[in-house]
Amino acid sequence: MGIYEELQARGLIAQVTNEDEIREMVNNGKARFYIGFDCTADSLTAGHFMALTLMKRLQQAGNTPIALIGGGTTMIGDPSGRTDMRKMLTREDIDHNAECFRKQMEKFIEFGEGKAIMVNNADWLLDLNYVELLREVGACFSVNNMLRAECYKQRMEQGLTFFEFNYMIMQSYDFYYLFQHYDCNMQFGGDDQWSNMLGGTELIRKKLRKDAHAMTITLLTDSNGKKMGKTAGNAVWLDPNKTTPYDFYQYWRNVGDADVMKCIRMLTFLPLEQIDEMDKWTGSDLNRAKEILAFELTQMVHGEEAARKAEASAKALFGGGGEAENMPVTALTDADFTDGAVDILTLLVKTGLCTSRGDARRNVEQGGVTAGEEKITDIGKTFPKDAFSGGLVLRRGKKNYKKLIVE
RNA sequence: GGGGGAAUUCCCGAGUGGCCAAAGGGGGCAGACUGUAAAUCUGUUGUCAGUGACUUCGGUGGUUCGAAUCCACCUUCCCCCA
Repeated sequence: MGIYEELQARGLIAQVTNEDEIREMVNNGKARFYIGFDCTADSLTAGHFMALTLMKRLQQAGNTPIALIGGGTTMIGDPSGRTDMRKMLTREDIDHNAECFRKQMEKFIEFGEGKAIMVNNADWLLDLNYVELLREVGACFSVNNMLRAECYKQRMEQGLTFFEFNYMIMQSYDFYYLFQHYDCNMQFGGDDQWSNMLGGTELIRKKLRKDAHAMTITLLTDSNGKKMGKTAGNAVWLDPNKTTPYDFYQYWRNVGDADVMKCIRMLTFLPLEQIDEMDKWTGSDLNRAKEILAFELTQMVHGEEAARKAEASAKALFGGGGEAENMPVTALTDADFTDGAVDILTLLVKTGLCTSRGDARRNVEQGGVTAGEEKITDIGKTFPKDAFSGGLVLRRGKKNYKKLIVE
């Protein structure tokens, strides 16, 4: 079984420009492919992670990955599939984000001589001359076709600026550039990038009369068709300071039954035979699969030790027993005590378990707060200082907790 | 360039002078049920406070005892015509 077949079996391939040729190249290590990452934030997300694993899989199969950091394209911002314009980022922010991306990627992909290549499109996009560009590549694009692209559909209703409209041209130019300067013959990306990617292959065909290929990765969606890798509108970050390893673990531990095996297939490196075996699991046995998924991914992103800690914490909290020593801790100081005691609302806010005193009050009133083994129902409840001597575990709901200690 | 319309709380979207912290839906949070799942049901969802106070309806001023609601100007967006 070649790598192409494996990707297929994992459900990773969404669309390809020419299946036979791509299969042939990829299976024989002849692909030099790029994936672009626009640096819109200071950390990669779970969504990017899937692209990184794809890079790794193909690299292991002997192909050469080119990670393109979008220092230039981020200056514009991809309007694909969006209902509004992205916030314009400053050059400084973009450079900072690009640097963060670089560091995170290096942890996961091997770069260097004979290995993966990293480039930044700021290096060639930012110095383009407008009129020259228009003459060189602008003439190759049909506005009629561009407007028909699926990715702009929503924007046809909300309004699309000319500024963003150019994004497709920038991305196409990237491929054209990499094709010429890095012998890059293929582009991969999320399925929402399909139009932009075709723009590149078209440009290469028109300008150079050569074939280049594109392949998109299935977007990771849950059984309701929603994009995964987000919680309440927030991304699941790879940066441990933005999404703790525990939260990262919990995100995957909590995926729906219908989605576990799909995630395992698409995101982990477990052998297919093992996954096929797990496919037979049903009902509550799937919890085991969720643990495996969460552990595998946390291990890949944060390392084995962090994964073990996250797992242990989760077991301590949910399974009963186990050690709670890895819990996130909030330290109290004398300033937090008045007359030798603190009240429950203050604690909830102080630990960040609740966003405001009103929020804390509601949670207590609704029976969602537990301190130690005791369920708190009185919003006026106070704790003397010695209540924290051994560390007191404060919980809001089932899944949020903090250990409190006194310094 | 001309004409018309819109801007509301996390999102969508009601609300055209006091009864509006603002209907309804979505989402979020908590509870029940469970398997740390899904579905379902219940409660809750501006801030601070024990029947109250404060801040909020694109921005700035104004009218009024009183404005999300009226007026002026500004900003942004959409639509039609060119």
